[in-house]
Amino acid sequence: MNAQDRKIPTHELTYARLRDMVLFGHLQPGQPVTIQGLISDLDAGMTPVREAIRRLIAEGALTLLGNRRVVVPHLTPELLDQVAFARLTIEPRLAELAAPRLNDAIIARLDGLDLGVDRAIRNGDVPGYLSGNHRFHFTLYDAADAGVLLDMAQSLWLRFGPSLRVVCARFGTQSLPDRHGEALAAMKAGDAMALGQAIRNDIAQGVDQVRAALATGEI
Amino acid sequence: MNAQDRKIPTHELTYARLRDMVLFGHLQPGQPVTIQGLISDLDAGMTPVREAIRRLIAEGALTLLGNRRVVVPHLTPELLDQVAFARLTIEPRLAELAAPRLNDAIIARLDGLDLGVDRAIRNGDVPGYLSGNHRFHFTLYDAADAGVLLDMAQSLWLRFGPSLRVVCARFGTQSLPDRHGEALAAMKAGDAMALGQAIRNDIAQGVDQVRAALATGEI
DNA sequence: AGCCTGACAATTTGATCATATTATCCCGGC
DNA sequence: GCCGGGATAATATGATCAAATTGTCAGGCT
Repeated sequence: MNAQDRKIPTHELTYARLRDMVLFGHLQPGQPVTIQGLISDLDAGMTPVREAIRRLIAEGALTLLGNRRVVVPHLTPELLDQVAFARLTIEPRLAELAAPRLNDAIIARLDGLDLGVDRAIRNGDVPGYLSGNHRFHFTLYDAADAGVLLDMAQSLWLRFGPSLRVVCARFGTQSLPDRHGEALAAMKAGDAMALGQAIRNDIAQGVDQVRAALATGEI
Repeated sequence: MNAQDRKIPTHELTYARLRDMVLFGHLQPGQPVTIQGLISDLDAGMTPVREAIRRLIAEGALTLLGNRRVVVPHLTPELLDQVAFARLTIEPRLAELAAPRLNDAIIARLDGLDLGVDRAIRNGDVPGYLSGNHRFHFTLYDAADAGVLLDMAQSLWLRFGPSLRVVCARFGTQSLPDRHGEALAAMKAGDAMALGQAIRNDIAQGVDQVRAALATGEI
């Protein structure tokens, strides 16, 4: 309650916490999000909560129903197709832009993150997998220094996250995408195109998992 | 102050007005946006204004500086490249998705909008061109019924709008993109691929205008 | 008699505002 | 050129009002 709380405003903190709740599946698709509930859960005031909700609505993480109720949206097959198309366009491009800017320190960090993801997969640690996987991708994307594309990627992950979580919870972590090995090899070789392709494969695999679950009505 | 004002909440209205101000260049890049200023300009309360600003920040239309100042962002060449890449991916796809869903009524409406755009270009009517052009594109994109991609397109236009306005104001409307004729022909022929290509050409032309202006330091 | 339907009341939740608090900026003085 | 005080604007809270959902009850139908 001193140095850091003075610098980071409450609404940023509230936003970050609520965003992570959506991203890592602490809120399930279809679940209503009430202002009053968040006020007590996150114990923040009304204004910060309202602003966090508005931001997340704008980013597609939450949906405002006609009745001014807010829910975590369900991913339909049509929406999934759109998210998949956009992710397959934006994220490989981010990886390609990042490639020439990578240095040993960043690659080492990515190596470490990948180890954590592997461990989480082996142990069936769903939250660990989700956060590790997210950090791996966005540590890479951050290096691209491409704000517009980064924002778009964040928004797409917010739409994708809750459903991926449901898939994880139902089918375990065994069959989850982990093409990070390919990606790391491409980084170390300095091969931007191969890196882009590895990311494309990783995304396609994750999308296929969710699509399969959607098709069988599991979500 | 009666039927409609009861249905549409103030913060939605405030958001819509502020968004249009950004989109159609009533606010110039670099211009600061203050809460207090908007409270008197749009004469709304504080909460609606705050929420509108947060939404637009999340959409990339406004930028929050570290000092909690809000400004309309400048478009750098790097950002323009990212916007161009994303627009050239997302919008042709929207057009292709819309193509099979178009009917005579929609095409007629687009025809009418295109006439308005042509008239605005001839008359050097910059606001008319900007709003007509926007309505032409988004009337088409709306038909795709693809919420995710539509949101992304909106966000990209918000990043692009202010700079396009500056270009218009400096170089007039004569050299502005209008490949709508091509697009309309493709619609009437039911040729989705040709429609996508027409949109791609239109976007590329607009981007080139802005890129040229940026390169000469005009913005 | 039991059950469904419709309306009404009560509670919950969202929207808006007025106000207090806090951080930032600007200007004058050292 | 640096430092402090006042003005300004943003942040955050709580109160108040409006809307919506939920639960309840009465009346009519089977």
